[in-house]
Amino acid sequence: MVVTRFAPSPTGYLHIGGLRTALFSYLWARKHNGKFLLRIEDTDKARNSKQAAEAIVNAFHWLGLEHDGEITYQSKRDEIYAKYIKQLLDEGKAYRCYMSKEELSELRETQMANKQRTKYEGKYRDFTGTPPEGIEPAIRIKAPLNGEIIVRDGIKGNVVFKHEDILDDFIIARADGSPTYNFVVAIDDHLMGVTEVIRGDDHLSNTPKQIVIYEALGFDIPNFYHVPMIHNAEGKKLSKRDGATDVMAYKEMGYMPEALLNFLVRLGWSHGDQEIFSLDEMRELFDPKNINKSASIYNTEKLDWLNSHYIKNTPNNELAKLLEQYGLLLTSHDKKEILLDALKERAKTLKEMASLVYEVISTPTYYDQAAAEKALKGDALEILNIFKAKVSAASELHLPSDYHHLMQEVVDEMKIGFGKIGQPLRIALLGKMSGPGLDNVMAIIGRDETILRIENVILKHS
RNA sequence: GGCCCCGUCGUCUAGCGGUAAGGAUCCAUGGUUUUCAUCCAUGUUACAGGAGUUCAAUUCUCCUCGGGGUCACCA
Repeated sequence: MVVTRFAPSPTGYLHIGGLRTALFSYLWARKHNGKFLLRIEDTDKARNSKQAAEAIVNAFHWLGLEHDGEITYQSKRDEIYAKYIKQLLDEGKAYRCYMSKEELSELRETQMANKQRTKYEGKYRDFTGTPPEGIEPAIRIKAPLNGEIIVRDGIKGNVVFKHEDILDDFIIARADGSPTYNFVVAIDDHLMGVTEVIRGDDHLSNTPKQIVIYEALGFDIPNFYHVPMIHNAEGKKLSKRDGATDVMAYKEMGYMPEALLNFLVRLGWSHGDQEIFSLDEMRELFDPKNINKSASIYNTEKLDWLNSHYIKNTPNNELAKLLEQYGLLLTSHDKKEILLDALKERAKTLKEMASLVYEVISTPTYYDQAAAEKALKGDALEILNIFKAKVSAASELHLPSDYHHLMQEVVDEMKIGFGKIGQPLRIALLGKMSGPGLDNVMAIIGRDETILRIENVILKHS
């Protein structure tokens, strides 16, 4: 059984980079009918883990990703970690170190000054004497002194670390007894039955340490996949400073979950030339072996394109529901279909679409000065008057084609081009020169509102 | 600085010894549209550099350069 996990430290919300590794983990588990677990790494007690977990689950829910089983909180697993620390101590695989923080940082500084690598020299590794008074010891793992550790990574290949280069007897439990990151990760991944560790490649250099723990405890080593970072435009690791990294901010900005997931799955991963992936297709086709080795730069141009693609392909009743978050209650609007059909081709985001809807359904209060002057020149007002009369007199006015026929009649009778009526009418109806087809607009707002808007512009400009 | 990872159009990527280096996005131009957008068509732009190996390197090896990550009693 394939078991993956997403193990964020609680920073308060789910960000884009985290979401992508979560997505990869989720897809790989689902593809194999395995499990996708969620673990909150909240060993830092100062932070509020409750909120963070909620934010993450909310975001997952919005996106349609569901984790399996209960959420694991590291903060609630102290006894478990304590048990393994005791075991390692008893087996002589770990030991108490009485060096104080001050001593340690002093050592580090001298090493840095001498351009040596910073390293704990194992002062208490084989200590048997009487421990110094008044110092609570930290617990260190007895790491192997020489040889090498090979991280067999599904993306990077085999990465070799020499013990002498990177390893020392690192601390697995602090003086206050609380366990440290690299220790608990190894314990939890093992205990949770995680078989595939998919995470950011900033963790690659942690992996040998975790392997040391695995080996000390006799655990099976999982498969690792270290996915490259997402960088900002400056080429640096994406961080909170880089604007919209909160996943839920994308909901407010009017992005659809399908678009965001599609965008993220294609960032660093590909399947030939395919660009559009439904969640089902992702589940079927995703394979971490096709993840790129290099970091990718976060650039939302493609997200916009995907978003407009998904907006165009979303049924109107669903769009109407999605637009409710912008205060638009369209579900029972009688011209909903015409309205949404006319606007879904023109919006990059739902938010933008909402404002386009408002532009159509609201009587204009502002007229683009330059455009109005140009469009209302000559006999434009007279043409509008004639058209208005036809609208008032028409017996049956419902569909865009009904209005189109009236426009056509004016054009034919007055022997003018379509633009002669189109331009002034556009100003009257929308107050500016751009926008959806006029026949659609009139069908949506109806006869009375059409007449009102024409009268308004005539009043204002005669 | 030590260690590790990475390097194909601006961006996301395909490529897996022999290709006119493909797609997408962006941008530009043209067509469609009474306008704008959509849509369609066309176009500009890339193998970081240098040595090898080979009949043949974007592809394999090494070096250089460039970028990134990581080195805590943080996670």
